[in-house]
Amino acid sequence: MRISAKGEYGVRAMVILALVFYDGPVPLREIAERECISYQFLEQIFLPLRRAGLVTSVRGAKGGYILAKPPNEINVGDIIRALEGPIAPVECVAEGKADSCSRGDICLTRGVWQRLRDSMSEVLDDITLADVLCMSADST
Amino acid sequence: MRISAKGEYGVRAMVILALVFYDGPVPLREIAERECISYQFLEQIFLPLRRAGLVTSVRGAKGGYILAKPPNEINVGDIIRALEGPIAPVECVAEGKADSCSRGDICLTRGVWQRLRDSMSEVLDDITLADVLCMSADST
DNA sequence: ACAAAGCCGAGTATTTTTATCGGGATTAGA
DNA sequence: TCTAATCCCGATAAAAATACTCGGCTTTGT
Repeated sequence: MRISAKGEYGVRAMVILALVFYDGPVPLREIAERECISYQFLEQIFLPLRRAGLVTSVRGAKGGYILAKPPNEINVGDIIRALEGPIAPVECVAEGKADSCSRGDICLTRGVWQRLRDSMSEVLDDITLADVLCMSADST
Repeated sequence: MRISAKGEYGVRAMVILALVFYDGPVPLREIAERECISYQFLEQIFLPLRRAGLVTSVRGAKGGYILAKPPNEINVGDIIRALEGPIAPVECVAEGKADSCSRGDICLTRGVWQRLRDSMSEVLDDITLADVLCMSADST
């Protein structure tokens, strides 16, 4: 029941980008160093983030990445979905998937996974990057 | 963000045991056949379930497994924990673990994972095997 | 021109998952 | 008492997913 390192690193990196949102693009090397994440792995993580429209890249010297939208318009669910695909505890209840389970209506456990999925989505979609910054400010 | 086949099979098998709770022990072969799960894999799944006190085994001919408690006293969270360990989207917020994250208080994302974990636990702990039977009875 | 940065397909190493195997221990019933 | 059914369990194997690494290309500020 874990998210992958990809997802975890992605969220951490995005939080950093939220933190410095008004300072212009930040190069990945900087984030990698700050968060102790392999630079090359982080590169791989930012490809899907960009393709999902969550970050904008600036190429060339003085380039880097910047959030494509303000921190309060990007939620953690967006990030997780971009990196790990649809949220689903089991495949047959994946978000956006037609009810195509071969076990169909005889499946007794489907409801459980649907409730779990909905609950997970709800939490993750409710927390924006701005919220994350606030949350940690609160607890300090 | 998936549970493993082990967890999924385990829940399915336990639902079957709930269904036939008053018929005495059921051999694993029967469950395996009915749910299209490898018998030997199912054996592996039932070891931890027994050790967690969720099922009772009856050895020898005419033996099998039976729920150790009535269906309304076993919830899905118990089963998942027995099979997959503590519920936690990332390791550092695992249930029952001291706050030992090396990143400690500088970790901005911890709160997110805690909220997700709590939400997942709450849902899973709230659904008993009896509920699962009812849920599917409802939707028929 | 050159260095700093992103872009990206391919490859590899490690870990986890999903089983499978083979034999032993227990017990109901013939 | 014999046998077949059944659980018990450590070891191993195969497959899949994960977590990176590599190498080279493209873009751009100075």
